[in-house]
Amino acid sequence: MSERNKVIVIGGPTASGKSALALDIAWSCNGEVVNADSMQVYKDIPILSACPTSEDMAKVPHHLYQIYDADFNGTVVAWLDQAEKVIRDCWRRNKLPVVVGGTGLYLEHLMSGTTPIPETTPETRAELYALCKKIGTRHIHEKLAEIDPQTASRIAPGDTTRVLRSYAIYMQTGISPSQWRQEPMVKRLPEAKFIAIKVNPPKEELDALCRVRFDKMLQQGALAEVVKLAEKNLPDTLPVMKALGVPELMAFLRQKCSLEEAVELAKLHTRQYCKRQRTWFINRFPQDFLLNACYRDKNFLINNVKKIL
RNA sequence: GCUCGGGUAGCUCAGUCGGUAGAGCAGAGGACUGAAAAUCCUCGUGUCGGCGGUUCGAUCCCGUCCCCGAGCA
Repeated sequence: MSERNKVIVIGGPTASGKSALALDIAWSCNGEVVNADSMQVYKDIPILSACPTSEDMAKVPHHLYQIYDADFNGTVVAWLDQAEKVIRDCWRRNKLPVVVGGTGLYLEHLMSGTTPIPETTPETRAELYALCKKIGTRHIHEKLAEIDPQTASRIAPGDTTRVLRSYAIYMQTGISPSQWRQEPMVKRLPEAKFIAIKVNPPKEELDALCRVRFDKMLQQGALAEVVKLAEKNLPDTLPVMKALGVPELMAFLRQKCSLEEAVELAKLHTRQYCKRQRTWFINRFPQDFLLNACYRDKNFLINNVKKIL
């Protein structure tokens, strides 16, 4: 425990009990919890994003929860900047950082590093988005194929997010993405020893939990959260506006559908999201420990994880 | 009871000037390098409501029956 380079990383789909596991590990191992969830970073939607309760947060220090306003456009790099600081600070104070979250991309960047590509400016992006709106993603993909056939062949022509990102890199730097990727990855914490815990419950169990979970959120005041958010009149392109349950409940507030319909849709989208996460974590997340069920009791922790800490 | 619409994939519907049919959604799996709770890819045989008739051939035309909706009584 005296080594100041360990990081526990917990990955798994929504509703799998990751947060509880993180809390229990931090509690019993002199640790602190660090959020790696792209939605729990926002202040405005603690209920809908399933942030830990204030009671849980009081038991052990929790970092990077509810740190951004709704109009902030979070990115992996913005998160990495914060995560690096928090983890180093934990080490300095001899605390074990326990990073937990459902955003696989964030965890992957933390552990494997990031290609050192300069940030694209808002101007570049705005210009590109305008062009995309005019000529369509597929035409941008064609332009990408001209300057970087290798990258273009790996990206589906309709994949707006990746096509635009790739082309923006070229617009900004004059260098193709595939050339950039030849640069070695830069790790924020090169000295870190990551211990990865994968929580992977069966699909049927998760599907049922997704339904129950959203009902609980409503009881806790999810709708009021969205009402407040609606008052801010933010563009629906912002990440918070796309959080599960926000567009659905927003549609209800705008009288586009009944509450029942909104709730059913939100539950459906949660299940679909959960499936995407499972695919990610099963296929690309490392596992020093695997829990093939929802985290419920501390035996898993005591019998496995604590032994190596 | 009469008139008019409809009955086609789990759901909503398109279509076939007659050659046994296809979209969206759902479902299943997958991808994922700075928007990731995002974005995207692959997978489609169903007595085309039942029964008859016309036809080389009917889901499509005709008859009849059943079911749903609207209107008139």
